[in-house]
Amino acid sequence: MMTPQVITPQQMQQILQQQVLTPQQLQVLIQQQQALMLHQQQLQEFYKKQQDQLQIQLIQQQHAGKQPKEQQQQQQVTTQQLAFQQQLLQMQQLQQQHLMTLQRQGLLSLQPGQPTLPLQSLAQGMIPTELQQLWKEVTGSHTVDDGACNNHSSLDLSTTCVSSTAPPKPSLLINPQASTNGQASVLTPKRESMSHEEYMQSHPLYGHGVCKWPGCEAVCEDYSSFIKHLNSEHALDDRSTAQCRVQMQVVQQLELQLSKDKERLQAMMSHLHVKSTEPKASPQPLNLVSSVTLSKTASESSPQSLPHTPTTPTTPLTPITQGPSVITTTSIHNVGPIRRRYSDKYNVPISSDIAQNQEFYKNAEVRPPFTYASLIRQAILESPEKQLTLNEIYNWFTRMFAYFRRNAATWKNAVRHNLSLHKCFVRVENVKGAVWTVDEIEFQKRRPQKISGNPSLIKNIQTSHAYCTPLNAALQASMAENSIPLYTTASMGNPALTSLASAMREELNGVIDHATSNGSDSSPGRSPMQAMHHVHVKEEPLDPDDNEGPLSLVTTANQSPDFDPDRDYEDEPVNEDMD
DNA sequence: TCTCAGATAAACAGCG
DNA sequence: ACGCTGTTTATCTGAG
Repeated sequence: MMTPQVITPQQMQQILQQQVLTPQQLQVLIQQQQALMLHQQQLQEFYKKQQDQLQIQLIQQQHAGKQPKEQQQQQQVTTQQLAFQQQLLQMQQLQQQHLMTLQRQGLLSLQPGQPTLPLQSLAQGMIPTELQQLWKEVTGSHTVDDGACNNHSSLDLSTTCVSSTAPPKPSLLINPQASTNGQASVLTPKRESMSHEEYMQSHPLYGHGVCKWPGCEAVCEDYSSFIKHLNSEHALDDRSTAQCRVQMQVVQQLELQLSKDKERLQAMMSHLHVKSTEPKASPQPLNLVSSVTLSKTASESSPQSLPHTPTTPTTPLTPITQGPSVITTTSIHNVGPIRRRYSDKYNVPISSDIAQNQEFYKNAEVRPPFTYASLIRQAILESPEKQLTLNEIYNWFTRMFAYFRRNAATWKNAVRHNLSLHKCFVRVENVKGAVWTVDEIEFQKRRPQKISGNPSLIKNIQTSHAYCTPLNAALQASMAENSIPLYTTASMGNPALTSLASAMREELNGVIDHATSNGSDSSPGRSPMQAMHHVHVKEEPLDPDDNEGPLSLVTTANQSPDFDPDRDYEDEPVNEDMD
């Protein structure tokens, strides 16, 4: 089976010729990618801003009362900059109005940053003049119209947009055209016309102070500086055109993957005789359409092939990469290596990620972007008593992640391996057997090695877990604030999807006999800590300086236990492939 | 290129 | 004997 990462442009061309995507599919893909990019940038910017604010505060404190002259000079410069920026803004607005007029007249139809139409021609080897023309269109029209829908391209996708998402957040729905969808009321008109703030939020290459050009994450304080940055750093040159071409290919790969996954889903549905919910009828499973590979197709050839695209729409709401950008030229080349690892090192709080994307992970057979150790820890921390038996850990995996409902022998072995290997997992014997707990200190010890690039975050993580809690909260707040219709609304808010997923689950549950479960889950009657009478400390005991022993290891419960009371998967046999 | 961490596979032992 | 649990070793891979 051909894997996306080895697809050459020629192959892609062939595939594209064979598989004609519907406008809806295209739109879904584009939305996914855009939302993903946006969200990743939001997170990155969130981190950066926190850092910047800290640094600014520090600098201000240091310079307070020390060098008032410098401050005055700085203020002068700032004032000048503001005046200049205002001029730029005015120019920008004029340009924008002009372009809007053009678009109304039908002279401009291409979506900024989402060159859907020229995709194929590009893939088929766009000649420089074509690229230039495209580039002109892109750079020209990106000041026009944009927003969550981005559906005013030549492809009429407005229905897809409207139906596929719950009412988007204002930040994502701010263009005048979108108001025709009846969403204009969400806007808070600060100016008579579309305000600059609104407009700049809608720029596909600019989000929350960060340039979203693939591979670029330059911080632009405001929109005018972003425009300057765009014109200076991303002018029409070889590099930019190459990046544009890469972006095209990225989109195409996503399209290809989507179409294939859709085919799989169709085949699965027909195979499982699921009739009621026609997948393509549901207007949006933005997350599921692309990633619900409840079948085993993707991993048949290579079990690790699934997680190969952290930048694809299969990625749930929480971004995984913190790297250069959502989509970089390198990411293209890196797509697909087997055993791809990500996650922990990307500073994504696992609890918030899982919480945010719970339904996604439950239904989509996508490998969670966290290491086994992180997942095990999360499972244990989520438990009421911060302790789980091995079997309960297994159950948590299968309950929370569709991915772990397959290849049980593999990942269970990995779980056991991790439990034994990592000192952060402490086995505690109680009357009923052994349970596993987390040595949070040990766990945090190993993280600094993995986190690079953000000292403040490292510090956050190292200092105390409690310190992480507000960070998580702030992060989640930020995520909620900038919620994108990609996953949250499409999956969680989509009853059709939920019913589809649950229907399939029930179908599976009905078929599989619970009696074949691999163990008894005794979680309801978990024995209390007092019942423990023996603590098995691993070979390297904790340093006495590290204070508390294993029994006081887990002190934080920053996440609400989201155990499913129904415990759908608790006793569900892990449908291993080999059985 | 080297090192390290993680993933995976597998062998093995203890236990019920 | 069998399966589960837990440990350990080896190998491969990706990333820094």
